[in-house]
Amino acid sequence: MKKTAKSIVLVDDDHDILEFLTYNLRQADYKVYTATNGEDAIALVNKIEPSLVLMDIMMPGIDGIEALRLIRASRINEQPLIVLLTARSEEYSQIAGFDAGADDFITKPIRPRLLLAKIEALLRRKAVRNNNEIQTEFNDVKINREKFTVTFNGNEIQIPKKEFELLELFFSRPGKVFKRQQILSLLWGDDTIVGERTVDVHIRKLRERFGDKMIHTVKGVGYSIT
Amino acid sequence: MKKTAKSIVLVDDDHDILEFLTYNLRQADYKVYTATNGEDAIALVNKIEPSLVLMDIMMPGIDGIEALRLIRASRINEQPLIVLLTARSEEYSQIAGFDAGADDFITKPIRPRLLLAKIEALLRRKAVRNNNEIQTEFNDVKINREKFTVTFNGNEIQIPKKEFELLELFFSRPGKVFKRQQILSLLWGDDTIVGERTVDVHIRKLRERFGDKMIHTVKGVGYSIT
DNA sequence: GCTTGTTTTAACATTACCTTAACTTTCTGT
DNA sequence: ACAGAAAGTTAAGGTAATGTTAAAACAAGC
Repeated sequence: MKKTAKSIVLVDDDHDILEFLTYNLRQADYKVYTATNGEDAIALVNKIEPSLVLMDIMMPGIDGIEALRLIRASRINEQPLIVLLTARSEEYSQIAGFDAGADDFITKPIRPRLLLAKIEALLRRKAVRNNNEIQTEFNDVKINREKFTVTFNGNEIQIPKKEFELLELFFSRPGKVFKRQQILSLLWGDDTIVGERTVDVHIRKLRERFGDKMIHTVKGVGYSIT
Repeated sequence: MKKTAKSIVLVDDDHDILEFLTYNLRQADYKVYTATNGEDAIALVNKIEPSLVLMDIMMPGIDGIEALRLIRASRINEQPLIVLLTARSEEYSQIAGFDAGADDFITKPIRPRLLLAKIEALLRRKAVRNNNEIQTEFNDVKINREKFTVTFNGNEIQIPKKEFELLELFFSRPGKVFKRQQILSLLWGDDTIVGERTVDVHIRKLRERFGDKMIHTVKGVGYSIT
């Protein structure tokens, strides 16, 4: 059975690269649209509303990072994934790119297999995360995804990975009650075999850190933050 | 949360003023080094490579303007900002100062708040102007991109390329946790096949040089500087 | 080709984290 | 109020991730 083809907008001022990528992506069953400069790219993205934008950083006129900012600013819903193409030497433009909201990078020269693998991984992750634009602040607690830290009462602290992920999950839908099985499935994956009560222990740790009142128990069901 | 401390070299032959300024600047979280004459100032600037030099114009021996010229002449890369202190009456010397390459002036008597405001504005402008928002200084460690050297506790040393790049990457976003895979992708490129644990070894080397506390491990995720 | 310095790999040691399991407390339905 | 179930709590042990070291592979300069 055939899956719905995802659309990709491709932006590069180099026609050879455009052609090369278009060919490879079409082979992989994506619908490909192309632009050769930042201005056209923005217009095209707004028209097509693609799942993903693959864009060169170096372009005449509006460059990739600027275009990225404009796309992020203009479209409020359904942000496309944006992957930037950089030359190997431009390492530090990647930093700027991350700041501007790029989802990933591919360095030239481009390996088609790697490119496709990255794209598929990104699309899959996006499907999982879907609508949950994850909140970063709740009550007195604020999480910083980049630094992997949590600020509580003005102190910035490090917490173990599982605790962080659990907190992140709760933050993503404040008030929602997560069943233990759901939590395990989301954070541990469906294939791992871990006892449900493990969740309780992590909950305990979080309550130890941030007080008992933040995480609420719904007996017979699961946990939520309130 | 801790900001990166910028260094300031302070030059004045009046000990009261030195003390007064040192106190105020330290309050504002700058690292302050002092000299009481032009000769020492030049040596100190070359050793510390500060972000900013705050220097009196009127000094015995080499005066402020002469010292300024010598600093500008000696240091080819990474010119520090230079702010001159003048008595209100010496307005004419400001002309000479600008000619010699001063970035700003502060007239005595000094208002600490005004001084700090000016300094911060200058540093910010400098960061923007250089277009490299990339930090060069963190804790006691400072990197010199042109010379490929690192200054630590006042000693300028050479470190291997990979270590330097790694440090540079961390400096570019203090606090951010870089995953091993990200680091490999950024510094080695997507096409090279190098084991993730290679990163650990380079981290080890850096910690050996600069102490264990600078680079922080986030288990299951990656490394950051703090 | 040798020498020197750097990078990578690989092996072993250490540690922080995760999980389990056992015991205690609280809740819920009867 | 009671029994049973669910959740709280704690501590110990296992495990995967990282620390650490040394040596092999590699590169640069002489």
